[in-house]
Amino acid sequence: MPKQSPATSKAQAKLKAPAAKRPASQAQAPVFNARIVGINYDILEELTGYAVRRAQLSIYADFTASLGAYDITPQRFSSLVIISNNPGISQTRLAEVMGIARSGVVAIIDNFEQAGLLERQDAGDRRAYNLHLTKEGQRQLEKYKQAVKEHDDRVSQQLTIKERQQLRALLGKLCIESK
Amino acid sequence: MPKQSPATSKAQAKLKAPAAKRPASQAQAPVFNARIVGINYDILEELTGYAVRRAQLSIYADFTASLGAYDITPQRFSSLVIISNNPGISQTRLAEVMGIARSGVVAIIDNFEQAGLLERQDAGDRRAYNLHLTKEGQRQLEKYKQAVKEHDDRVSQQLTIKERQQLRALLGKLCIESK
DNA sequence: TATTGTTATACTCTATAACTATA
DNA sequence: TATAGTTATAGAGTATAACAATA
Repeated sequence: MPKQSPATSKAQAKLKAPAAKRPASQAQAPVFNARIVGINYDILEELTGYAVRRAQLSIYADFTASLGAYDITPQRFSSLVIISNNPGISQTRLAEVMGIARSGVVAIIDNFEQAGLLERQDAGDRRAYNLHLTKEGQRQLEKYKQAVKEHDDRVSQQLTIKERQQLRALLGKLCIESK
Repeated sequence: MPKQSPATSKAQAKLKAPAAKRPASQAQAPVFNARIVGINYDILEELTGYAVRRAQLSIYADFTASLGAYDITPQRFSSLVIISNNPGISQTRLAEVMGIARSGVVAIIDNFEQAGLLERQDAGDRRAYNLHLTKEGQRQLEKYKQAVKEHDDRVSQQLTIKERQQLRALLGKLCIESK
């Protein structure tokens, strides 16, 4: 096995707590107002990257506010969806899909495993694991999905269905080299 | 003065180094491939938030790769642009505009001040500072702007000018409550 | 009392590198 | 030698809370 057995130290690894909502005592905090009146944004107004970043921060804020009840983040949610729909995927492959380092997925998987949402199953290769959601994991994921859909709909509510598709299509064309 | 004079300990505060480019020895790293063949993304394909997040990560990666020569980040760049176009702005106001905590701007400003790019000038209110770019700061900013424009153009190269405007418009409509 | 800038502290995310057990 | 998972470590980012100076 990959250095230590799944049933032992792995799942017992230190894992960060859910990170509960903190009350903003003095409100010196993270509300990324879309655009502040009286401020000149100059070139920022014309940059695709700036627009994307602003949107991303706003969406992220809404996500955490909406899903605060669950111990989930966009990153963790994506992991579950990927594993659910690509059962048996390895950690290295998952890291590749998620665009993060292999070391990063360890904590994510540890956390889910300890919560009973997934299992590291034997792969043919004894160095690797096949990741699978448990029944409980699948059940939880369905709940998350529902909540995420609601969040995403709320966030996109000013756009028609057509516009949302259009937006995704445009975003999908970014960062593509013409060569 | 706000607890300590600008000329003394403030600018001398610890500031993080430029964070030079690191060679990916084993390439277990951060290349967020737009979409990986053979992977089922399920619901993620339909989420506005996911599309925005992917785009943001790709753009960020291109930004750091493109601007690696300069000691700048999207965050720092935005700060300079805002200060340049809103001279005399206070740190608290800047924090508000940037959507981060006041404590966060201190390090940013310290860094710029030590680099000679900006000055904390006296405000009428002796608790506050008026932020101004120095001549050198203005000069540097122009260079950054040029590089950022090129980066943003490259990132958006698959979109027509019209589509870019369209994209920004759509992004700007996100996260708006209809009430 | 309230506000500005500051500091101290802590937590999250994620990277690199080295290590282990396999292959 | 190369690969999968793991660990140790470190750095960036950013938050909260408390504090000094000032309003």
